[in-house]
Amino acid sequence: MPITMKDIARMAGVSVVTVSRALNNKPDINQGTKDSIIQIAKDLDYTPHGLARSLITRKTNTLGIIIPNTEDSFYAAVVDGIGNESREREYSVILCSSHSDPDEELRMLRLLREKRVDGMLVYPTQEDDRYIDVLRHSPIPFVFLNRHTDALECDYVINDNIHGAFSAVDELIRKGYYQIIYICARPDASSGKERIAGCKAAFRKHDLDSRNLRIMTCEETIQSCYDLVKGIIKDTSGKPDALFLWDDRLAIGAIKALLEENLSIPEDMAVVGYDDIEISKFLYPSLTTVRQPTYQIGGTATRILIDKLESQDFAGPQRIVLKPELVVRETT
Amino acid sequence: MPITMKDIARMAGVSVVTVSRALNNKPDINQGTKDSIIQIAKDLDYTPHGLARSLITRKTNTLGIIIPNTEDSFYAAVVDGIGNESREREYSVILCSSHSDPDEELRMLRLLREKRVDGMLVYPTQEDDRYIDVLRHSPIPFVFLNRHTDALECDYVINDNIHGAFSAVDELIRKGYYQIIYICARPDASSGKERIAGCKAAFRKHDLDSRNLRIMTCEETIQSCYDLVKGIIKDTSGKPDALFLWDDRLAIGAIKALLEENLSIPEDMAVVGYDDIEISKFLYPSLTTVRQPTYQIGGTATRILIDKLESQDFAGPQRIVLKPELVVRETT
DNA sequence: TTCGTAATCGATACCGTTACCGTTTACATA
DNA sequence: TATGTAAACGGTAACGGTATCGATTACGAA
Repeated sequence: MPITMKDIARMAGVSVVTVSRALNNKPDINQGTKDSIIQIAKDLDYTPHGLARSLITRKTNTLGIIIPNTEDSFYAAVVDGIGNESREREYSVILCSSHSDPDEELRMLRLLREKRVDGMLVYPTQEDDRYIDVLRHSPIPFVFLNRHTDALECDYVINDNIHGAFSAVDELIRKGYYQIIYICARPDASSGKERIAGCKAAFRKHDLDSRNLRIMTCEETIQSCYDLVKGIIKDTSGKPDALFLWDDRLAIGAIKALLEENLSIPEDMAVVGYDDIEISKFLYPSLTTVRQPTYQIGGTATRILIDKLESQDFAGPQRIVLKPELVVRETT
Repeated sequence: MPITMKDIARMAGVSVVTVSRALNNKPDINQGTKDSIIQIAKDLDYTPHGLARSLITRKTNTLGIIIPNTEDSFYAAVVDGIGNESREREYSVILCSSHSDPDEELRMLRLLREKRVDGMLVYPTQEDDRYIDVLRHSPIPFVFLNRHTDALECDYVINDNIHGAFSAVDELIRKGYYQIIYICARPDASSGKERIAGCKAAFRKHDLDSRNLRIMTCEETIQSCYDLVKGIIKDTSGKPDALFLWDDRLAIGAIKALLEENLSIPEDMAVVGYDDIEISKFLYPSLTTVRQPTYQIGGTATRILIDKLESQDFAGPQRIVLKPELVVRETT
């Protein structure tokens, strides 16, 4: 039985309405009674009841996040960006991991609706459109993270995968690497397709035969990339001189495989990663990589969402494309 | 204006009470009316109003997490453990990062109380006891993560820092490294003190002069550790033959510094980390490290908390100590 | 004196749900 | 026939706040 406004009201000899006015800086209240009410509330260590308040104001000051997982440091950075921005704007955050499971995503969605979050930040696992339909029919505003959708009037913040991959391969070609393998973890996802397109665009720019670009697929684990690269080294057909990896984690696996086989980097083989996670700079050799504005993706998406929530006039859908930046280090 | 039970009731020609019974599998309802009500609810795409429900049931099915930050992959693993366990038990999670700021911690605490979370998982930044006082006087059950406190009746899940550090140094000594430097990031925190104690215990066990153990301090950034190790290498006084690092991130910085100075690992210098983050296995050379059951810390703490919430009879405080495990790889 | 107005406060309804208890009906039992 | 009992449902009051509007008071102006 925690302290309620009723208790305070009784002690102060006023009505709950007056207490509410005092505690929320509302007008129509005498400064004196206000002070004493605030004092009493402090003495009793009163804590406002968020649920009761939200029920009537129809505002929870809470956002929901749905992301594929929470273990990957890439997503952790996104969440960090979201967390910081929303904290500044006085919103809380309910975190939901879908574990890359579409059904789970739908469940989380329902959950967030039940919890009456004011808005949602959604990083979809899949490209499935029925999922988008559900979102659109939901009354809760949302912003997509790294999910490109022109089909409808919805906001998103993405990074320019095409440009990112392009700048990586362009760098390789300009340094004289022509036999390039792109090791892609999600070739069927939109981000995968875009990056592959970016690779090809770089070849076109330099008038090179794009048959020199090989696309290979591996799982999103370091081990699987390590194994794949081992195989590539053993394989004598074709002689790649550069590897462009899906992300920095996989690049670490690739580097280990190369070094173990006594190949020198970047002389025998150049390596380029994607993301620029913290440790990439401190690898030996340090990793050339495409820096994704991961933190900003979370931050700006949150800003857009809250702006939308708090402004009456709805401007058209916000579609923000953040440019990744190539960071050249020792592996090229 | 979303659909409410009232709407359903009107359509079904029954009272809201009956609707509530139908939708919540309560007794005292005819199967036929129940079916039709459920059908109507489905047709209208009814979403229960969590706030209203929680207000009367006094249960939000939500937990609050307070951790120092969300960017570090170490904490991400903890959060992952919490998220998975709570999802299985049908609890949501409100994530709060304190940014290692005590005042912020207090604010988050108030926030979670306002939101009426059922319980909290707290990973305190500081050792400050006034903070613990606030927690104890709060009506909300909580479990500490990696925070040791015998002073009061509270639950916690920690890992055995003493044993972890001991096993690392013990390994070094047994392999013939006697001039060991422990680079500690948080020497004043309880975890720091415990690890230092663990180091010393290993020296005692082998009857070695603990003056051969040097404790050095650096910030919790890779860069600062890298700089520190560079300094150590240049410094000719004392000739360490092994480094034991605060965590794997710092170990990566140390390794880079060593390799750049053409020292070979582990011949010239052995290196041991702490945590066993995913990439440690894929470094070249791969890192010997103390594997912390990070994920389990989050998971078991959540289990304890929910068990406590859902059981009437309160068993005494749960205090769980998880043993870290030394993983020997190529840097020793 | 009368009236308007600003300042201050309270009564009441409501937000959407569940808890609690009472009511009705049907039917078996004494 | 009278009574007991179980099944099925509804009425009402919460839960803890805020919105809305109306009431009271004091005071200066007409």
